[in-house]
Amino acid sequence: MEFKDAHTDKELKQNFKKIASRNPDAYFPTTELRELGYMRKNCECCGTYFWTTLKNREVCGDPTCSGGFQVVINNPSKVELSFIGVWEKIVEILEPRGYLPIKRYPCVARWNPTSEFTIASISAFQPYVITGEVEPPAKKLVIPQFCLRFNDIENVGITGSHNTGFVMIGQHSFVSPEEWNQGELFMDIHDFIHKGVGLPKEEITIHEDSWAGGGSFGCSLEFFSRGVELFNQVYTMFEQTPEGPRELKLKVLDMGLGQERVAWFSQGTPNMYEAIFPFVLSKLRVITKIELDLELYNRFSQYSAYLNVDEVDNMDEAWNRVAKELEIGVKELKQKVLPMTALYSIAEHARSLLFAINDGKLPSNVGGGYNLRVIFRRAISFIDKFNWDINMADVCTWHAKELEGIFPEVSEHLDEIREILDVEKEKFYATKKKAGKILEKILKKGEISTETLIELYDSNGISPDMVKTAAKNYGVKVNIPDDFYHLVVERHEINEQIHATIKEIELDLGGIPETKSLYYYDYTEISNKATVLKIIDKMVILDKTVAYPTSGGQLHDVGTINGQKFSDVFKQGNYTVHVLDENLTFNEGDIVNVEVDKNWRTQLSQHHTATHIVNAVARDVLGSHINQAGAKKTLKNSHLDITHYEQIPREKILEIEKRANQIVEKGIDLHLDFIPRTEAEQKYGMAIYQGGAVPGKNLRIVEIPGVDVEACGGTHLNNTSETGYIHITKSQKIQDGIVRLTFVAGEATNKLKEKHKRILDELKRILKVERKQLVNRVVELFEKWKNVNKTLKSGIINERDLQLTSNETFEVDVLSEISQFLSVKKDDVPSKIQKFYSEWAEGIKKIKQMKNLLSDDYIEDLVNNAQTFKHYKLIIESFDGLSQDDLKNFSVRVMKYSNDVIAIFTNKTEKGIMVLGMIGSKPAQESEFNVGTFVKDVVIMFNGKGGGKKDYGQGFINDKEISIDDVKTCIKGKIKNI
RNA sequence: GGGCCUAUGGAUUAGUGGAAGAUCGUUCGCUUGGCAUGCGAAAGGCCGCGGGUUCAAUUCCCGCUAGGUCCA
Repeated sequence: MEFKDAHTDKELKQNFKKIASRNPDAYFPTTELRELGYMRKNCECCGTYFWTTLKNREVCGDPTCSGGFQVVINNPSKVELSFIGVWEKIVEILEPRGYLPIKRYPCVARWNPTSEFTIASISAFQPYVITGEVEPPAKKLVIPQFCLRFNDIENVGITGSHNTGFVMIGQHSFVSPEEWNQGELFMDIHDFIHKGVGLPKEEITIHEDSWAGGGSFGCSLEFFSRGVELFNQVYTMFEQTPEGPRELKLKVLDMGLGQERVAWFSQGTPNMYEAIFPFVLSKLRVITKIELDLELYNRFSQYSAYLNVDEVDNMDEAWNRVAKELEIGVKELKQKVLPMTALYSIAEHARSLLFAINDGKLPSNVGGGYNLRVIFRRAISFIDKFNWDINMADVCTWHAKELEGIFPEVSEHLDEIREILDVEKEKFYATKKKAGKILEKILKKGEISTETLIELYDSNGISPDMVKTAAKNYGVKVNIPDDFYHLVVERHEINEQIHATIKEIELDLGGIPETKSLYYYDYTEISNKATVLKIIDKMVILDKTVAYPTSGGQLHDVGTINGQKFSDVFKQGNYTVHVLDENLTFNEGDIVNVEVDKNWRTQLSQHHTATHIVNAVARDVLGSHINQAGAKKTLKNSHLDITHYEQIPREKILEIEKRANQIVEKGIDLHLDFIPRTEAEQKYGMAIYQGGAVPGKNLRIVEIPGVDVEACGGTHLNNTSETGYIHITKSQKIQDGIVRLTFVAGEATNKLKEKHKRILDELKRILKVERKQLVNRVVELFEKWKNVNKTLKSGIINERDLQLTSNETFEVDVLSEISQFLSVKKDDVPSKIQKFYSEWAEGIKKIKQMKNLLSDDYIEDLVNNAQTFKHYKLIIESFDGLSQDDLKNFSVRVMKYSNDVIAIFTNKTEKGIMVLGMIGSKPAQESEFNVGTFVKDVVIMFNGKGGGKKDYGQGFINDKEISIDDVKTCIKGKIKNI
């Protein structure tokens, strides 16, 4: 009944906690607890029910109820376990009890559609093992799962117990209700902590709690000791349905234990970091010469929880409070403690980076990659702040060495990780430099408004703190509003509301069986007979079909049903929906004939298989960090987004293309098959999830033997030789850390090559040279085009610019070279060349025609024959057929010849009359005469438009009928009046 | 996935609806026995690409490309 109202997981959890604690015997292993001597109590402080062996204990183990951490003093643990030792111990205890120790999953959760990173040991089995869709590797298992969580970054190094990356050792069991034995599961973990780690029972406090997530829920027991939560054993037994809770067919034990915490606890070091990577810290201490003030840190660590940024409003006050407790000055405390915390942060972040990059994530400005960038930059900032000679890649290497005994795989790609971090470091300094410049510019202007602060943060990534620090140097005061980040969010909300998307319509397909797809084994199968199950408007659902619906980045097929064309096929759940062009001539229940367009299907299959080939080759050429980040296969081309940290140089692209085509030429047969998920994962590894998470118990595995294996639902060729030539047409960085390769295969390559040939033919026609001479001709044309334009300005003629002579040859990829040289798209190359060529030829014509205009003699005559007006030289002259630029260039030359000229020129063109006025520097400075207004007034008299500045004006009279003499008369008349 | 910012000689950049500027670097000349330096001059700009508005666009508007950045 209480469940009826529970809609969110949080509500479910709260409600179930009450229910379970009302009837503990039904939900908790109370028999075992009592046998062990635990008593059930109710916390005086928070009301939680808990179990303890101490008669007089009245509060639970939560740090807020029991007064903070007390790990360091009189360490209660009898056994001292190293970090790796913790895992070895749990294997030692649990393996004989039927638990299978398995390898960790990647911390980048490629198989999981709900989460980018692995955030808990149970993530390894989400979502399909939990739902029962997929067999677990074993019914009972233990796993040392490296996890990443980025919500406490600011606390790392400070509080002594926060991490961004940690190993959650999972004790898991996936069984039917009959096999479920809660007491045994409880005893297994209790024995580990009590017998294995040697923690006396009186040091253990066990809380009754509950857990809910993703619609399922259950009760849990949390183990505390000395104010530290050691682990939480969750018994997930129920799921929420519209009718209320129901027992799960598959009961799941989810016990996650922090390997770091237990190591720390068992060693009693001043903080967690000292316990988990002593080797790395010793290396860092050698470099930095930072000595660990054990005595101070011991005391500091007891209070460092006060510095949790999540719970503290005013950080300065929090530091004051800690300093007061330690009876030491704040300044001294910070001076001594901050270098240590920096050191811990550097070490901790390096470890997370090592795992994350090794498992296939790159630092970036978007998505989960951004978290990696943040921790990397945080670490680098510490290194800079203290001016330490530390290279993050080295720190990663030390971690790899320290972890060799448990995670040898993180040592495999250290060179690549070094390269990636080097690039990332350069990006950091580049951004920092840029930020410095922007700040300088803005701060020189003075005052900074809140609006500017938001702008700086949102657009340039410059935090208010950075502004404040920089502002000090300029003596500028900056006010940071308390709700700054709230304001940023608000600003986004306003912008993003406008762009809300329209929701897709869902068809009602209840009551009919899912569609059987027939395209999985042979792409050349293009027709089948099927029964019409449902018709909605022009949409048809069949019992089975060969038609491929848009999915997995592959465009749908087109074809016919009973001769009627369909031009869209999409997927809803496991139903395939055909969308026909016209009204249907068949009915539900009819047997129909489906046929898909063969060429269409072949082209898409070629692009899809080519995509797998390119992906595999790219990984080979660029390194193992390459993973697919997205892909799209259309008729025209295919693009593949791969994770890479920089633009791919041209040689590498050519090499990828070459190697891809070698695979095509080899003529390798593809293996297409369905394999149970777990088997596929074990056989081929997690890299099969290149296209992202795939649902289903069985995976459709597409294998190009010796090249590539992927879980993929698309249509594929039978042999790589059918791909045809693969040509990479473009590579672009679509965001930081992701490069898009666009390419064509098969017939699409031929089409593209024909198009390129047409373009080159046109260039050959314009420039009148052979293909291999084109590149140098274009370079020459561009140079001479510039020079001719200069001639028109300066009047200095260079005969060499008047003809094209280059004959040097350039063979490779002519069109790409030209398009890059001109920074123009390939399609636009001919029009651009045509433009340059015409302007160049036109320019030469002008030079020849206007020889007298361009000559200095002409200008000299003009100026000498000028009439005197006031004490300046007035020139009124008309021309014919000049362009606006020509006229401007000419008058500029007149002005350069003499600085006391007032020139008014008219120019008759096909469309009308142009008027231009310009005055030299002398009259411009001395007189009030504004030639811009003057020209404007003149043209307005003839219904023209124009204007300008004091020393330069131009206008146009758009009327062919008006005679140039009228305009001249008008000008002469007007000029007398000024 | 969505939002915002930026793009000007080799480098760093100013600028504006009306002849594209500065600093450094480069080349040449002068100063000096030579160098550092100092002085003077010159070369070097498809103002990222395409389209639109305008008498006039590097500038305004719309696409695109490239880089940066924030949010999910």
